[in-house]
Amino acid sequence: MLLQLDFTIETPIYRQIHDQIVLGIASGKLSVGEKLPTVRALAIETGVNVMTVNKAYQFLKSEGHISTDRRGGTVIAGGKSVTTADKVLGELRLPAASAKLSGMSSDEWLDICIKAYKCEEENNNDAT
Amino acid sequence: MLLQLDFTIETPIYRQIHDQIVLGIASGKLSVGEKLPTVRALAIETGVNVMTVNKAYQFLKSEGHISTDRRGGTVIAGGKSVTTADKVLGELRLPAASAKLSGMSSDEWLDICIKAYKCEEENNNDAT
Amino acid sequence: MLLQLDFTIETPIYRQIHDQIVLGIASGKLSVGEKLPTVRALAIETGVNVMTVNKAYQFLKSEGHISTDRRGGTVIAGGKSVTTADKVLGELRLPAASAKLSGMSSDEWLDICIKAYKCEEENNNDAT
Amino acid sequence: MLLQLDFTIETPIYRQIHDQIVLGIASGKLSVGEKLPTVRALAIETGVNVMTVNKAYQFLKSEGHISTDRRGGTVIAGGKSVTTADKVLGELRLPAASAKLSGMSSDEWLDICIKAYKCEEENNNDAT
DNA sequence: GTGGTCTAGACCACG
DNA sequence: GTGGTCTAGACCACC
Repeated sequence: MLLQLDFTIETPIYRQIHDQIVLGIASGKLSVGEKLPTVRALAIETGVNVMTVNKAYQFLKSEGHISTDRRGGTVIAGGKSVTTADKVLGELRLPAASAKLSGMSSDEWLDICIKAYKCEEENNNDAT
Repeated sequence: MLLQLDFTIETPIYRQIHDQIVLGIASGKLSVGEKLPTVRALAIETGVNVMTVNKAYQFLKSEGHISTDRRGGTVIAGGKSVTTADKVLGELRLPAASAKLSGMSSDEWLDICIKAYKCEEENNNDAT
Repeated sequence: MLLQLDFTIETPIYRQIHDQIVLGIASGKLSVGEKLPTVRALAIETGVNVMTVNKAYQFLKSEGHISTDRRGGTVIAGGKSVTTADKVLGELRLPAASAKLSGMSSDEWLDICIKAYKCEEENNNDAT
Repeated sequence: MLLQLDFTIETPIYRQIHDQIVLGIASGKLSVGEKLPTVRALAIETGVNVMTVNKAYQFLKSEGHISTDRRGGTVIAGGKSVTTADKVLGELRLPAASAKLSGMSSDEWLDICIKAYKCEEENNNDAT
């Protein structure tokens, strides 16, 4: 599990770390119970500040994606995170509108949607 | 077309204005050629700074969603905006992961996707 | 609303700020809609770092006690925060045990409990 | 008397051990003169570091809850521990404020308080 | 001016 | 060694 951070885009680094770990869990690249690097280790590995990594971890923790064992490590937590259908729908409305306005048909749209879901299953070889 | 702005969430106001206008176009609530309020008018109406509205308009213009008529008005442009399948896929990956991690099945996910696309067609009576 | 921070005790500063604001709201010293000082202002006023105040504010925000208006200020939010009877009971068990082991009677215990609740109503003149 | 430790919460492990023993004494599950396991034994049993258990025992000893017999064992001490009404009140203020802000009435609050005190008397069948 | 983000470096509680 | 906390100073997005 190697993180790919882009320091030039506007997405905050802690957000990028967070997102990639969430994607990693969803795709199975990170399995439940697996140990994550320590904040310091990941900070050195990625070349960012400890507090930045810490912020990402705190974020993930508050969502229930990871949990920190007081005896030392941080691991992927198994518990389902909380997201409602309504919240997801809200996140999808703008992409759907963009797709539509760019001339995408309903089928093309659904095709991408299927890919996005499946994509988190086995083949993540072509995407970050 | 009334904008509903929330000043407490993390989404920037100019982004909210932009998004709602895009959604308005996609849903047909705003039709091609329709005149938008002036920057100043919309600023007063929504209670935000003129610069904020201006930024949203600039954004929409750069995407080709609206165009400024030399004689003064700003109208909805008809041209197709530019969005690639890859870009849409990128925007969908995180929502897809969230949905999956919250225990949503493939079918439930697609159901929401269909809704998101259809939702921008006729019945916007329950949404902003 | 003046904060009294103690830099010698083990309770983190951001926690002290958080707690005193919560107590302030409960006691009515801070009313709904009232404007809080900016992070910078409070940082200067109390002599701590901006990020420390920021952390306390983030904490309060996540609990729904305050909300930040993107146009500038941070205000006391009216919405009820979420705490269950079970959670409160959990927090009370240890104090109750301590009270009991120090020889306090049931009546004395309840007397203190009543005081603790009432105390957040009008007369905060003798407590921090 | 089995300890239930949670390594993922923010409460330090030594604190959890301490608290549960205090609760055990208050509830009568641990009676005066009863022998506690040795530091080493409890460390193995719970899977934590010896130093951690030791710290909890030192803490309990300093409060007068337990005492070490010269011949080797550690037993529950009978003497009253020291806690003032003011100290208890201080510990109750934040929980009281939380309860209040979550919409709890004075009666509901007192109900929980009574439960917390009574709970440490006979029926600990449902609590740790 | 406001909050959000990041850095480099430090100290401490915990285990 | 691990994470939690704090600092001083900085840059940036937003309004």
